[in-house]
Amino acid sequence: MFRVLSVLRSQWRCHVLSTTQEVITMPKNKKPKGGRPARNFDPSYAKSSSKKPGSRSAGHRGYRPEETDAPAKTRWSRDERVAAGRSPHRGDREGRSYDRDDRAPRTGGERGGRSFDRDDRAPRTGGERGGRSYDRDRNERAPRSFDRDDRGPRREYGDRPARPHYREDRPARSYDRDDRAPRRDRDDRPARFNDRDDRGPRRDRDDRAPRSFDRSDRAPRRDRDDRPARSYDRDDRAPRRDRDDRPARSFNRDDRAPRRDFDRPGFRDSERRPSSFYPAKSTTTHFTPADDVVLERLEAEAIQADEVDGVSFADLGLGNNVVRALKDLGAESPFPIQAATIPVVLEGRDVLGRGKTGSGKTIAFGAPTVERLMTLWAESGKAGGKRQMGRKPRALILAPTRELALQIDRTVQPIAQSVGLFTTQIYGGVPQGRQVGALQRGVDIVIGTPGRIEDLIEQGRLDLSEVVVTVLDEADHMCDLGFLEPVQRIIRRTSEGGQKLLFSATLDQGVAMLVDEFLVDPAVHEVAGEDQASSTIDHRVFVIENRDKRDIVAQLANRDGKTLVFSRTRAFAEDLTDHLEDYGIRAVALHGDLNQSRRTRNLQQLTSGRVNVLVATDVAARGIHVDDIDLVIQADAPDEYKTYLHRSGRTGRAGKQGRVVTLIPRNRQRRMTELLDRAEIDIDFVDVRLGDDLLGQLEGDRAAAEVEVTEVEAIEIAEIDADAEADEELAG
DNA sequence: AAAAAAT
Repeated sequence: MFRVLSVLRSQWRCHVLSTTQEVITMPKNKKPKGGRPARNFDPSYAKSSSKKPGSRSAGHRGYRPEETDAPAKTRWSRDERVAAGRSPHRGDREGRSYDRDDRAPRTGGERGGRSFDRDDRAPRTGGERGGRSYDRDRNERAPRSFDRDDRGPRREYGDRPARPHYREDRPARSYDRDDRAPRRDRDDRPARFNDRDDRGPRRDRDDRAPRSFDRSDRAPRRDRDDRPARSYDRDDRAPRRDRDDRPARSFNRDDRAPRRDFDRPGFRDSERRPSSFYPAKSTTTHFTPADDVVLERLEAEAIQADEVDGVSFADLGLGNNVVRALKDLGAESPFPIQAATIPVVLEGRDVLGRGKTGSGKTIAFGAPTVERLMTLWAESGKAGGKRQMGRKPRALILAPTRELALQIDRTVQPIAQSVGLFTTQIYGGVPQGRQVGALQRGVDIVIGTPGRIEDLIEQGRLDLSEVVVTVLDEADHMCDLGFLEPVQRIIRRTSEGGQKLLFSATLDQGVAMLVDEFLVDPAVHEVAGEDQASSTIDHRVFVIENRDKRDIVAQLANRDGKTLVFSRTRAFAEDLTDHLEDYGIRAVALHGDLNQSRRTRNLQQLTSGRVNVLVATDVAARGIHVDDIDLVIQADAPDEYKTYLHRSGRTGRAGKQGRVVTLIPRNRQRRMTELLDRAEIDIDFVDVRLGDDLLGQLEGDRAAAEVEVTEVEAIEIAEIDADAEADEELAG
């Protein structure tokens, strides 16, 4: 191959140096390889220690006697499973019974603290909800629904019942310490009885008169009517006791009494006395803009785009079946990143791959993974062919979001199928039954998100011990806080020495933790010359008044062509969606507060073109591919340059044109400049007011119009363009 | 702040 070794001085610009063996230089993790993982992070510890919850010593608060007659674990019937798994919406499940007699009998009679033992629980009865007790709060609350058709009519403010005046019948509270009744001595009190058996029998609930919600039905309130009407006249009030004794408050800063320590010049935080009253301040690192530095570049072997001219997938070492499957997927010949990584993966080496958004990374790891499994199979002498019950997965692909996992499966599944391998998706938010069923039937490639995968591992339903190829898509993101540890735990469950592939458009030293623990002499590959100058994306930044934001988004999104709007929070995504709908713009939302079916459906509505606008949180920032998104609006600017690149990368995919508009308030200009610097995007900001001709600001609207035009229209457009060009020449 | 688990 004609690869040129280069050191990346920048993410996108490659400086060609020499042709020595590539090296990866990363800080060495002190932890010895294969060493026992930290106790807190290893779920196996929890299992291995005490199996039974609760204390074994009688008299202890959590005492729980050994239960020999615990009922056998009852599996949910199919209907129950469906009812529970369909969605968190209450409407979907059977009504909860509040009838106490309806409940399953308690085992053992004595309560001994909550049981976490799965086999220990009472069987579920008809109408009862089977959730764990700590689900209470969540489930008793009316489920939050973002289903737009689902919502009740908006209540007008005037409709609200008046707020009761709670405080009125109480005597004024005194804060005077001497005023209080003397404290009864603790020893005067009879000992408190916590023994449940000692109590009188509980009155049966049914003895009680049914609760009435009829307001006229209620016993009269005691002292309401005795009270004089409340006066809101300020002069009318009794004088406040000690307020007036105080000297008037001064807001003059120099007037203040000196604060004890804190005002002293040179006072340092470390001098503060430790207080046991307040819980310790969280020591977890919070994100600050200063953290968003461009991490040290990974040295990488860069493939030149023109090197792949005339190279076919077969040339790279893929078998006929796989090549045919790729062709069916529309991949006729390899993209540069594919040409770079496929042969190396087939060699069995660990690989770090960086290819810009929309450059075909899924096939870059998916196709060789499938081929590699077949090779290893052949080498081990085990024939493939028939699906064997309980065949353990040999490849694992991890993604940060469910939608991305689904999307990867849509690409990898047909490739796998072409050689008789099976894939399955393992992700949360959906009933696990089908996923478990697939695993039981035998699966070769597992594609999913960390949470459910770990869950199934702990349940003993997923065994990764034979996984010899592990892929991390969006690998740098998988190393972010909150993702890294589950990911590490999962990889530790895979076969030791298995091949590891890490891919991302923004692959940087952030993956050092994983590389250090799991990868051996990885090959690092990227595509040369993938800088923003060569990009097909046009970037704009509009400086706006924050209060105009929603209207400006609406104005921008009010067009033909698919638009993806990013919001920082789920709530604002909903808010924006509402606002767009008010404008008559069909829009749907995508964020983590929606149930999975809604998420899938809403994304599908954009893909199919049923709606033109999707308002999403960063759940849609990475990896999601929707054809022909030609405008990305960042209603909230991102904090990280990598987020900027990934969000932008939802448009301008596979060589198509795209545009990104970022809205920022005036006071964010400096931060935005720094962010764009790191992303190596060089653009000027435009001041924009509501009502301006925004689309006029977006010159070059033609790219958007080229989607789905008939031949006749295309000719017309070409003529118009020719005219415009002629005009320009005349003008210039 | 968001994402990722709740049979």
